[in-house]
Amino acid sequence: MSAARPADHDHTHCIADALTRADALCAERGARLTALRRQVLELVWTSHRPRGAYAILEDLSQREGKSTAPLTVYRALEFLVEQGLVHRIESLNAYIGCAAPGAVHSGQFLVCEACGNAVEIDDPRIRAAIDTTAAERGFRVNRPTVEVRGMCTDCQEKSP
Amino acid sequence: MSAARPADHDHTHCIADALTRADALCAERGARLTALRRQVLELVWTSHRPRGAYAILEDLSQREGKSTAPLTVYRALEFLVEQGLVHRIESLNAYIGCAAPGAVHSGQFLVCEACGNAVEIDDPRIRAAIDTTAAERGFRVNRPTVEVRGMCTDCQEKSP
DNA sequence: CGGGGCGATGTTATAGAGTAACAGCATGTC
DNA sequence: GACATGCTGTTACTCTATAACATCGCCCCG
Repeated sequence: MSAARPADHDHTHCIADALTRADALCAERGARLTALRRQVLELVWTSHRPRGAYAILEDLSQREGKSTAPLTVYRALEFLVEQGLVHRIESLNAYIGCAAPGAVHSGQFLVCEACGNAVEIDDPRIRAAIDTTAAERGFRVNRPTVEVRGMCTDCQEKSP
Repeated sequence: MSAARPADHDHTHCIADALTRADALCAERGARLTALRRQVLELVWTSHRPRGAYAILEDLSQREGKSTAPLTVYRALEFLVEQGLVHRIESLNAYIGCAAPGAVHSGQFLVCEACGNAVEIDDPRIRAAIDTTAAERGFRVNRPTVEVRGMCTDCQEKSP
């Protein structure tokens, strides 16, 4: 997967793809992907590393040539998360573009502590195990969060 | 489990147990559970709801009769987390007492969005599923975090 | 075409979460 | 008793996030 090999891929494709899919999805749903929201989405996609809201805020301010308020970014992020275009990485207080918007989101991530990249996965076995144990305890699952900290393949090769 | 039935149990037992186990574990390890750290642990155990560092800070200041600095609490929490006596709930930026200190910690929680209680679980199937999918992708697992938002049994009964 | 309503954005202020750098104290060890 | 180490205190600061309220713009309906 390209996201796991940041050095090997043309990231402009990732960004363009994400924007195209977002346009299509929002049009389909009648959701308003405004210029501001679209720009924030683009800035979230700057890399495959989760980005903090204030990093996005800085970029946005620079682009606009005027200082923007945090709320502006947070509201855009809220919209994007609701639409499933962006995920929040809880353990980092940061945001990352969704790899497969429109599909079911289980919210599972492999977060490399060395390079900072986060790869979204959707492993049905993890989800099944969560559902099973929750059912056994009478707990109704709403939003399962799985964030696995560790080291990705590339970084393991680099550091023995 | 008592944690899932907060109304039914004498919580002073939970607190006393937690402190006793902490004393024993730290003595065994040669770790210094100072008066301050012990007090912070007690305040984390105020309930079965994850507590924010600043809530603990307020309580501590009140007890001491003087205002305490955030760092004081954070340092104590850091120690307690290292010793496995307290867990951090990433999705809430909050801390909760460990239900089974001394045992292996996989860091799995069922968090009720209605009452705020968080129950720690340690389901080997979830852990196995995570290990399997990580291995398949060549990802080395360091710290898996599983936080399932949803509704506990009690709250489901109360709200139809 | 005009008004009404609603959702999006702007503004200001504030709360909550966490860390850096440095000073001082206590506790055990030799 | 002197030292070393680790715990605690102090001050200041950064980052993350939200509240409350004003305004703008667009679409719909009459």
